[in-house]
Amino acid sequence: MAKGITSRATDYSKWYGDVIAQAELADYSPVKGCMVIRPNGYAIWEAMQRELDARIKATGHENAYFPIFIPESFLTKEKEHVEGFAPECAVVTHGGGKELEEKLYVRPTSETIMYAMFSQWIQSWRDLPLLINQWANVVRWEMRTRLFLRTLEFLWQEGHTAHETFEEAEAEARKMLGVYQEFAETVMAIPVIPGKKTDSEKFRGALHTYCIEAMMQDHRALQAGTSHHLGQNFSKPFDVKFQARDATLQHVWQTSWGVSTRLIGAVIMVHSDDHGLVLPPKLAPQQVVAVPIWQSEDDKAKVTAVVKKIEDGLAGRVRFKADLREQYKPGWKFFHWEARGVPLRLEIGPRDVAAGQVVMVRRDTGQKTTLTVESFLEKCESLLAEIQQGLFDKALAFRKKHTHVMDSWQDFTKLMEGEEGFVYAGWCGKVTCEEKLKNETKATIRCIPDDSHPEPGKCLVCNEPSRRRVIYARAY
RNA sequence: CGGGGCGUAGCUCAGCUUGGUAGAGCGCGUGGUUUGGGACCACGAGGCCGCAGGUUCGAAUCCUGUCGCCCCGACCA
Repeated sequence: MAKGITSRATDYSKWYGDVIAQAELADYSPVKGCMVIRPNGYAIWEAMQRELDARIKATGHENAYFPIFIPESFLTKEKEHVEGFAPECAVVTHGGGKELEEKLYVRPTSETIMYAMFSQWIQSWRDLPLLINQWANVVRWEMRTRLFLRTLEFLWQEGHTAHETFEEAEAEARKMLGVYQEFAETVMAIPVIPGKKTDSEKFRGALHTYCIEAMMQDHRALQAGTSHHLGQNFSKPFDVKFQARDATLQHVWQTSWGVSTRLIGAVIMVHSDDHGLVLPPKLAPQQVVAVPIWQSEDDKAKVTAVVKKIEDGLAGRVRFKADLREQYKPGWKFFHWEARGVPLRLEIGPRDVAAGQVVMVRRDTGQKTTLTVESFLEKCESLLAEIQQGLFDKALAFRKKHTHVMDSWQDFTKLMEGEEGFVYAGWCGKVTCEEKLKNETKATIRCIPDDSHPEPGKCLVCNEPSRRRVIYARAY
């Protein structure tokens, strides 16, 4: 068994930390609550950025960069927003050895500083829509942190747009949620449920919030992305106005949306196993690793020649690495690359060279296949695609298996005290029911799912009439 | 901020009860033999025992304080 990795069944939380440590994705930092993203982890983030950035640009958005410091007066302009964020902000009081006249908040998100600029940039309806995205770090002073899932500082992408009408902003918020869903499912191989947050779970300052929710292997929910329709809640205090087609002066309708390095945590918790990290090929820094095996110098020359041939054959198509280090034995390398989640491993020894073959091992299934070098070179990309799809299918089947349709409070509490899972059940719409639910079961309404057809029933908590089922679960 | 645990070599930990000046395994360096699922031998480097006081002839060990970290809860992407 894998050294240094606690099994999921023994201690899920310890397993999560062990996988990160063994794969060298991140380290705890000297600063409490912060993390260091190591090269292996950062390479995953870069792959995500590459894929998502292309999608953001393809939908007409442009990248820009705004300051990390926000004047205190900006943050306090939107009442609900400041109530939501002020308690968890880091504040700079001194600079250049002097106390500042106005405190500077380290951005917890950039709505305020961006919209102060938007108000200067927008004059006419011809300036709309304004479609901006930024890749940045943000800081939120969380009480309890976990690597990738919740740290004081994290990396993310935040899109901010301004539109002429409610309908346009609504369409934008919806569109970007769709982009997130497609990204999560095709790149990260994580099936997600798109839906809408209840008022108590929405972003402070938004009209309403859309989200995608994913199920982890401990059956808990993780919010994988959010998209907010901000209405005119920010354009009014920040005076973001434009002269409309009918010559009247109006406030813009806005959206904001983001995903963060938290998604790396999701990838780990959805796909990995007791041997360590399992990465979807599209995110893997190395998609194929070759481990050569030899005894004699003569073997060594022949084996390395085949490795070179494969390297050349894959160049420009597949991210390939040959592990030619001589201080480690093949067995050690097998475990090493397994813990790092490399999708495909090739074992190439004298026997294989003689037969013109390689031994190929899939990280996701452990399946070993012997095939000719030519055939491997030909099939490599389709195999990676197959693994990508296989991971998604597996995660989807897992989610379905642990998703239940329920009507009884007793059944629900029993499930939450045991194996947990996603539950489709009715909700009357009252906040008091959400609070009672949270206090008694630690579960929350994750979202009002898009796929939930109106279905008259009764509220899981109070038994009063409900018009549709929502998703209940415990969440990260 | 509550509850629980832990700070001794890069990592995992032993030593502490009953004070006598620091150990193991892994890892690391050098040389050699090895190489199809975590190789072996030899030699070697590496620690003011989290920090600060106190008790004592003498403290990793006893006492007081303090700081930090991890896990579980309340808040959150």
